[in-house]
Amino acid sequence: MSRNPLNDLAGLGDYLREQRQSHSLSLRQLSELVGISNPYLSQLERGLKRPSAEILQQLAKGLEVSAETLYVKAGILDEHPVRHDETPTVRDAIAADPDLTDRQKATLMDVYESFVRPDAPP
Amino acid sequence: MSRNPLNDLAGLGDYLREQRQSHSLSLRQLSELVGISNPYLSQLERGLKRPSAEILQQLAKGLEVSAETLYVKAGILDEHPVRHDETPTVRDAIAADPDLTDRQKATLMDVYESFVRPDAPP
DNA sequence: GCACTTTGCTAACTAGAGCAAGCATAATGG
DNA sequence: CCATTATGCTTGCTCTAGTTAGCAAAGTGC
Repeated sequence: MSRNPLNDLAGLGDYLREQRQSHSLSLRQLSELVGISNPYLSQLERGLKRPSAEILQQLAKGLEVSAETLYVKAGILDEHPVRHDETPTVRDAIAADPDLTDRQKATLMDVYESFVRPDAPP
Repeated sequence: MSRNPLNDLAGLGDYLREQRQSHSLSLRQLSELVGISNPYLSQLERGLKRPSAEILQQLAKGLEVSAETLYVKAGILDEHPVRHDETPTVRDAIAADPDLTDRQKATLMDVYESFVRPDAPP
């Protein structure tokens, strides 16, 4: 499902090892700090395994780097540093609004859709 | 962190289904759009499975929401006060939407106001 | 020399993500 | 009527993320 798993994994692994060593931590120290097993961390650093989002999050904390950095290194997030140019969509705002019931959200969304996609069925 | 996976999963699932339906997509349509199987998407929406980072990323793209939103819903990322810049209010989002005419904006805003302030005069 | 620790790594296993195939229901239309 | 299609869901399966137990090599100190 991933485009180039090996490339991304190698890049992430190298970065992880680099960061760990520059913090003067052993595999076991970091693994315990992060809450994963040391063999698994070893495998991550050598690009043999693909960490989940949770693990990446923990690693980011342990290494004091931003989670986004690791996501990019892992090839999960694209390079876009800040992405909100994507459109601060009306859809998002409606969905996120705590003052609306689900039905109201759906209704409002329908109205919006009918405006944006005039070719849609009525 | 993920002490209560079921809660988080349920929240993510509800959000996913809500978003999919407000886009008028069937399970199969979205699953194909996103590149996953439809039974799996069904299971995600019912909170039975925990999607990987890659899948979350694909879902975010398909549903046109930010990946961060899904990470938060999945309980992977914390609310992230750091770059929480601004809460995209519905009013702001409507006003900023380039696909809406001024009349449409006004109409949509009226509907929204009527929902939020039900005591307001008609 | 020998015990002890610390290093990274391998091996074997378990749990669960994600899949293909197929099912039941409701809607459309011939 | 029945045939077809689209809907969401269930059933089994494969594969891999992540584990525990243990290994060999490279320090330390007695």
